[in-house]
Amino acid sequence: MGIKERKAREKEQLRQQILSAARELFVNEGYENVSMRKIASKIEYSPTTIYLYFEDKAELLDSVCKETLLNLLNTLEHLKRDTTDPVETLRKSGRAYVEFGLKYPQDYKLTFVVRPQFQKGLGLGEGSVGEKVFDYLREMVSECIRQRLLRQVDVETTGQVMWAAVHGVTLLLIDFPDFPWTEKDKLIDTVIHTTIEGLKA
Amino acid sequence: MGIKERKAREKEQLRQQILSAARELFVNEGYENVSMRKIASKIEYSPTTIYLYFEDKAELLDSVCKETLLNLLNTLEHLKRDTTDPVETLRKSGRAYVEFGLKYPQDYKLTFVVRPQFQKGLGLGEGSVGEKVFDYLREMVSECIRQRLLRQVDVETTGQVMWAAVHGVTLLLIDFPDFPWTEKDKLIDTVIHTTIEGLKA
DNA sequence: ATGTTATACTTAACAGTGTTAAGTTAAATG
DNA sequence: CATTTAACTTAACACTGTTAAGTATAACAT
Repeated sequence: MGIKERKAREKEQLRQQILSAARELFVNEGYENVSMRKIASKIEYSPTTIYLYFEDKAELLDSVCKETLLNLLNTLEHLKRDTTDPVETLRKSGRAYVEFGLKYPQDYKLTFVVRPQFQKGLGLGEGSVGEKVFDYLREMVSECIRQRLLRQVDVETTGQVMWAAVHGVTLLLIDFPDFPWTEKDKLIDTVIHTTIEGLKA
Repeated sequence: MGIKERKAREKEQLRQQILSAARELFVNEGYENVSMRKIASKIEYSPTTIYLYFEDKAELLDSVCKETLLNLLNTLEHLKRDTTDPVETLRKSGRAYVEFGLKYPQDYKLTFVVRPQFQKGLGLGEGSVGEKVFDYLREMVSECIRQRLLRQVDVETTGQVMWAAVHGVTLLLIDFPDFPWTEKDKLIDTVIHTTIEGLKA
């Protein structure tokens, strides 16, 4: 039954081709400026072929974002954890999160801003990759609280506060590049430092 | 010379009509789902008439956002300031900022998320209303630092940290309504409280 | 080897988009 | 009363996402 497998492999290959063409275009030209025809022509297929692999443009966006979240999760999980100081690990994670957002600003916006706009639905639903990212954050925070290095507030709230801080600074830096920000690294560090100090107090 | 004035008044009236029709549609159906034809039909003019009043769809969005920023600024400036405790005033301002965002979530997103996407340009440029909002924040922060109620970090950075926090929590709550957030008011208060405590430490 | 079926893809079309150029109508001006 | 000017509309262009119908080729059963 090698033929069916080859066919499946070829299908998957084209799916990936579509996906990476879409990502490249979305990132470089913005989701709304990319047409199905543009994606199609990039991979040298007819526009309707895409619909054999993806329900519609929104699902295409969805798949691109899922990849981005996987990348983010992967980045975070490969951080060298400071086993003796979970607060330091938390700090590093926050830093890595923001850096990820700034390294791929368009992907970040696509995932955390554009997608919710078009996919009224979840994106962070149960079992989703998005949820796993927050699971990671929860773990970091949890360890800090367990070791009594942070205020004894519930883990959920603490994690959410942390997330709000990094998400906020990331988006501000991406969306208003012309604003007279404090030197970028200093701002990021101060945001994270301030939040962690606040969570200790 | 009453005729010219009447004409000018009428023109301004139609401009406002277009603007409020656009706002209503943008807010209810999302910027990208609103066509010039839809706006036009709502005010019972031909689509091209809009172009006599606004350069293009983006400028229409721009004008809507400017109004939103004016509303936000107005809300903030009408807060009763606690003259004896500037930190309390800062806290209240943060709270009011988030509440504004959640009261008009679509307007907030339009202004702070959608607009930067379509108007690559500034939006927070010199003399803009957006800048005035940050000026307000700077003032609040400045007074706290002056009275040595916050850490002696430079005013700019401190303000930006505060902004990142409120912006972050506002957007998260708007964009991921299905996420199992901590009770909303508690989360908002904790974000603001944490940030301010962190800025003291 | 031949006829049939399923797969993968394309063509053509629909109803809609933002925007522009040209045309119309009515009011203000000389 | 003629002419200019302002406000608005009609018609069109080149595009959009998406669907229905059609085609060609590869896989399968006989």
